[in-house]
Amino acid sequence: MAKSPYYLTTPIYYVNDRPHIGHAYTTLACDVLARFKRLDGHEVHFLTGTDEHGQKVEKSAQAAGKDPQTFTDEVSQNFRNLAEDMNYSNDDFIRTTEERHLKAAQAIWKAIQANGHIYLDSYAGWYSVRDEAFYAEGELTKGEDGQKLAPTGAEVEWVEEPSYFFDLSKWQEPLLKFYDENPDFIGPDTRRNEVVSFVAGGLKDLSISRTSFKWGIPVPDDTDHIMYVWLDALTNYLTAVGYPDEDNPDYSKFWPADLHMVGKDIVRFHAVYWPAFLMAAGLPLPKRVYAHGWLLNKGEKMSKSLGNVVLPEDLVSQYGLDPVRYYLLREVPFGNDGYISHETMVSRINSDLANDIGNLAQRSLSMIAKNCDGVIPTPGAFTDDDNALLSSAHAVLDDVRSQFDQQAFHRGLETLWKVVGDANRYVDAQAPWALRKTDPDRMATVLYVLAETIRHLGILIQPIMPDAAARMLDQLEIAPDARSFSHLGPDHALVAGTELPKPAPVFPRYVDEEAAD
RNA sequence: GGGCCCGUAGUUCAGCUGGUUAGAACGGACCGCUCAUAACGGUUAUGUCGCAGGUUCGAAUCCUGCCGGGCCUACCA
Repeated sequence: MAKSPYYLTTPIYYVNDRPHIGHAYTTLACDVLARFKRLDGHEVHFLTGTDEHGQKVEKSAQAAGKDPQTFTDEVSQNFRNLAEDMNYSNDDFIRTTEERHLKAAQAIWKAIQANGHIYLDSYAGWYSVRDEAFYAEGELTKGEDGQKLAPTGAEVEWVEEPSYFFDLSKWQEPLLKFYDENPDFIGPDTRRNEVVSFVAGGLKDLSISRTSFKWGIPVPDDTDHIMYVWLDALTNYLTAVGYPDEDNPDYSKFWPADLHMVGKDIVRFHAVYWPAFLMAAGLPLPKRVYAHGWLLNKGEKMSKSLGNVVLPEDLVSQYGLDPVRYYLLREVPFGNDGYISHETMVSRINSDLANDIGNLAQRSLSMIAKNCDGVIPTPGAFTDDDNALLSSAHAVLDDVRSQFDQQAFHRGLETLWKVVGDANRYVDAQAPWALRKTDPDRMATVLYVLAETIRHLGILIQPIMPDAAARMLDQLEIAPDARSFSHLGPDHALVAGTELPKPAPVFPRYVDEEAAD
C-alpha cells in the first residue's frame, strides 16, 4: 500500500519579478503532479518559494527606500498570493532569507570546501558599471575611438575582485558519466542534448562569491564575501527537507528529490551546476530535472516592452480557475513552446469541458434524476458494451500515470478524454431515452454504467481541476474519503439506491460578450 | 562560426528502431438523434509528408546537400 515518498519542487522565483503566467505555469504543472501522486497513494512533499538575495533586490529595496528584508517580505507575498489564487497545494513555501536556509547554504559551502573543491583567487573581467554586468571578451565591440564597448553600447572597464571558486572543471567527466547512466535525468531530450554538449565542450571553474554587494548569505569564515546567488538559491531544495540535519525524518524520506521542475532558461543551473555542487558536497543527486517551454501570447514572446504579458489573475477572473488550469496543460504540449490565445481558450472550454465532459455528466445525471427517482439505479447483468466502457474507465489510470511521470500532461489529458468520448458514444448507442419505454431495467443498467464512468472521470480529473471534480463527485454522493485512486475500479463501485442531489452543470460554456448580444 | 531540434491535412500535432490505401483532435460540409449546457453520434473533404539527390525490392520514416524556423554556445536572476 505505502508507495515511495515523492518530492518535487518548482524553481524559487526571483522576488524582483511580478508573478506572471510563466510562474503560474511552472507551479501549476507541479501542483497537478503533486495532487496526482497524493491521490495515487504517495506521501508528497511539494515545495515552492522565493529567491530573495542578490544585487538587484538590494538596489530595488534601496530605490523603494526600504531595507532589503522589509522589501522582500512585501514582494514575496505576491508569490504566496499567486499560490492562493491558483489553488496550489504546496506543502511548504521557502524563502532564501529564512534562518533555516542560511544554515543550509553555509553548510553545503562548508561541505564542498571540506572536500577540497573551493579555492580563493580573483575574478577578473570586463565590467560595465552602467549595466552592472560582466562581459566576455568576444561579446565586446569597439567604439569610434577604440574604446571597448559592451553589446549594449556601455563602456566597460577591466575589473578584478577577490573571489572564491568552485572547481567545476573537474566535474566534466563525472557529470557526463552521470548523464549517461541516468538517461532520464534531464527532460525533454532536446534539453538533455544541449546540456550534454555544453558539458562535453568543457567546463571552467565557477566564481561562487562576490564582494561587490552585501545582500546575500555570507561565506562561512570570510564575511567579506557573499555566496554566489545560484549556490545559495539551489540549496533551497535541501533546506526544505531539513538539511544539514541529515537525521531529520524529512531528509531521509524525501532526499534526493524526485523532480525539479524548471523553465528552459535555467536548465544549466539545475542540470550542471547543481549536480556538480552536490557531488562535491558528497550528497545524493536528484532524480530528474524537467524543463518546460514558454507560453507565447499569440506567437509572440511575452515581455514588458511589448506590453503583452499575461497575468494569471486576469485569466482566472475571465475564464475561471479550473478551466484555466485545464487549458494551460491541455493546449500546449508540455516541454514545447506553445501559443495561448483567447480563441483556443474558448475552444477548449466549450468543446472539451462544457460539451464533452460537462454535458456527459449533465445528460446522464439528468436522466437518473428524472427516470430513476434521483437514486443510483440498480444495474442488471452487464453486456459486452457495458464492460467495454467500464474497463476503459478502469484501465485509464495506468496510461495517465506513465504519461504524467514523463511530464506529458497534454497526453495524459488526451488519454482521459478518450474515456469521455467512449462514454458519449455509449450514450448514443444505448439510447437510454428509448429504453425508458421499451426496457426500463436495461435503461437502469445503462445509467448505472454511465454514473460509474463519471465517478471514475471525476476522481481522475481531481489533480487538474480540484473544484470542478469535487462538484462532480458531490453530485454522485461520493464521500470525501472515497476519492483517491485506490477507489477506482469495481471494488468501490457506486451503491444502488444512493440518493443523489439535483444535478447542476459543472462546466458552463464560455460565451463572448459581443457574441452574446 | 560550432552544436542540437523542428518543418506532415485550414489549425495544433501524432506517426519517424523503413513495409498494406499517411492518422488524431479542432475547424468545414452533409446526415442522424433528441437524454443533455442548441450539447451528442455518424459520414466526409483537403495533404507534392519543406526542396533536391542518394541507399533500398520498398522511405514521411535512413544518408547527403539546400531552404525556412527555433534553441544552446557559462558565472543578471
